[in-house]
Amino acid sequence: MHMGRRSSAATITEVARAAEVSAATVSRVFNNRFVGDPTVAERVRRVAGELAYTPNHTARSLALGKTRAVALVVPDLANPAFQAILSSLSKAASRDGYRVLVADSEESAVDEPLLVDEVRRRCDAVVLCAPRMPDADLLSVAARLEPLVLINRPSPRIDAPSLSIDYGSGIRDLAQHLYELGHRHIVFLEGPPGSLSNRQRLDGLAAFAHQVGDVRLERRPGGVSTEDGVATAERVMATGATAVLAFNDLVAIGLLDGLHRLGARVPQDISVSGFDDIPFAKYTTPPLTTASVPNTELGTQAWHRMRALLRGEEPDHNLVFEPRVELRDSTAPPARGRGRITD
Amino acid sequence: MHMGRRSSAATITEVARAAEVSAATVSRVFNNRFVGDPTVAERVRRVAGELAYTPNHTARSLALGKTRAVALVVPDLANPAFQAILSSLSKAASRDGYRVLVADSEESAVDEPLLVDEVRRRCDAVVLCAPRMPDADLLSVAARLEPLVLINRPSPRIDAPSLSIDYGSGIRDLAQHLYELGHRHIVFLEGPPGSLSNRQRLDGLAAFAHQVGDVRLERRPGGVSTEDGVATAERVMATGATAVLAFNDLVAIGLLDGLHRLGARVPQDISVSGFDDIPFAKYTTPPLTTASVPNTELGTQAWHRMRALLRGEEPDHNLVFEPRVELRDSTAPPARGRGRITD
DNA sequence: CTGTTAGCGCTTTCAA
DNA sequence: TTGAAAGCGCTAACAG
Repeated sequence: MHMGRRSSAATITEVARAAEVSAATVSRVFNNRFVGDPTVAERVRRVAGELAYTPNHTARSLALGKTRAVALVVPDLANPAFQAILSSLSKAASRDGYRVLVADSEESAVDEPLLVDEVRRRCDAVVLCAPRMPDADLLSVAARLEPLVLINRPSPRIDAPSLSIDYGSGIRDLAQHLYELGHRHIVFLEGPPGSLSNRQRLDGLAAFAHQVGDVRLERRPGGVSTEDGVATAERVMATGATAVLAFNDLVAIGLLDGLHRLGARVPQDISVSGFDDIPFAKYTTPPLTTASVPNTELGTQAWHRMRALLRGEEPDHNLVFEPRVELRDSTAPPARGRGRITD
Repeated sequence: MHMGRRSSAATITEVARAAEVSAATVSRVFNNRFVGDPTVAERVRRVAGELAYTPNHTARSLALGKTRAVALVVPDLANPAFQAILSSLSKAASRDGYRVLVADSEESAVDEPLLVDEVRRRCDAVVLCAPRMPDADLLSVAARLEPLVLINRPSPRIDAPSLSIDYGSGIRDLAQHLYELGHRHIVFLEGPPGSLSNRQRLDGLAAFAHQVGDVRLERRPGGVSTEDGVATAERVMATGATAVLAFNDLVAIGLLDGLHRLGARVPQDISVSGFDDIPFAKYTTPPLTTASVPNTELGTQAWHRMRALLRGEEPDHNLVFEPRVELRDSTAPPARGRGRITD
């Protein structure tokens, strides 16, 4: 024995004794599996109420072999994109009686496998968002961690439902939009070199450049935050480009501010686009042209897949969400382009 | 018996048998309580490794009577303020080996007590953010749910550590700032009528008005979101006030946009202030004067209190954070005030 | 030093 | 219809 203070909640045994039935009966009553004398059920309920009895979740979990909780592992809980995913996942899960445990890997790809292992043990499954996890790690993690659903980490070799965003198509559409506006010299402000979504953007852009031919596409280190964006303003102007594709809205917003301080007008002097369509994108000055990403829907769909897995059903097909261009005022035809102007 | 497929992880008993020791020994090895022959420990570890054994968290929790998890209950996970709290709480907790389980009450104050009860059962404690929970509920919840730490819900009658923001002082400081600028006719855009933080702002404003005397302070329904803010623009202009205190930054940002569309210039025609100092406040046009609120620090401090409680130690004193005025460009002296202008 | 044993609180066969 | 008993996997007295 090793109890703390005995002020804790009543146990099923105590209720059973007080109601003069067996623990099995109490258990049945509480799980709606009771079929006998309604009087008995009533008495059990009453006694349980008096004793303020509520089943011990841990004990149930051990007996049942399931915790009714899933873990969500993300690289950075403070990132609005992950917050949207968490929020929608949690809401959806709770409708099915599940809770979500969060784990922030703090962008540390190396101990991510350990972290995932650890949280998986406390839950019935994990929703993993690990854009920087090496493929080998992901493979081994996936092997022993199912049920597992992957977010933003498509991997053909893994047999786990996967939901993702096609960043490549999003940035391509944005580039296409700028091109149609008449821009022929565009700079792309890169995100973290190691990140998959940066890779996808780069690939999408390369494909685009290859396809249209007559466009000069440069890349410059950008970053991920507003501060990073502010810092790139001078560098961007130095390129002489007529338009810039920022890695995300945060960077774009910072850039807008930086450009403003330098006296550059957007979109007259230079066009700027973001990515993500965060809630503030439409309130910047000028309102930001960007590509919207359905993170909330991503969270909801992730839960649908997860629920199917948990029930032993076949999960719906994998999904790749295509970002959608949101045309606003931060992009316009170049004043005098180096390429031809469309009109 | 009622096992699923027996493909699950190895148990302590299996490791014990394979290593030819008792389960107790394996347990000791894994908990660093083993003091005997190093050879034995080594063998146990090796065998455990071969069997890919990792302790079952649920079983441990049941045996120990603790889960090493705490719940965070908030009214809306999608709100950036709660995200900041969650993110910092989770990071702090994880450094001490704890995980956090999230529960979103979806602004439904009525089933909050049930929700809190439910999650408390799965965890060792709960960090509760329930600004709208009736006092009576809070009292009964507090009685049976400790360890408990309260965020933004100061309650003198409850013996639980409490961390909060002094919204009254924040809004008073903002009003004072406007007053010193020369504003004598100010409108306050209210938040949710039932919310404590709205109440505090109202009280702070009343005290301020009473203290300075010569200021006309009106209140108007505002809301909590950017959309709400956009919608109030006309109503605000109709008051003829020279300055407006928005309930929060979101509302202020929406208002800025609404005013811009009406052709009103900020701060020349009207001054606008927000509340919270969300990351974007400094990037609006013009940059928003607001009162900053340390949500991240709140989460960190909440964990410190929680940890003390969990260890049976005396938690640090309760804390009330005073918002700090962040002077930016959305506030300026009125063009021609109805009161005297300071200069 | 190490193993035996009881127990954490609940669920679920199996038998009556 | 109900109860006895075993078991979920682990920990911790207690012996030896």
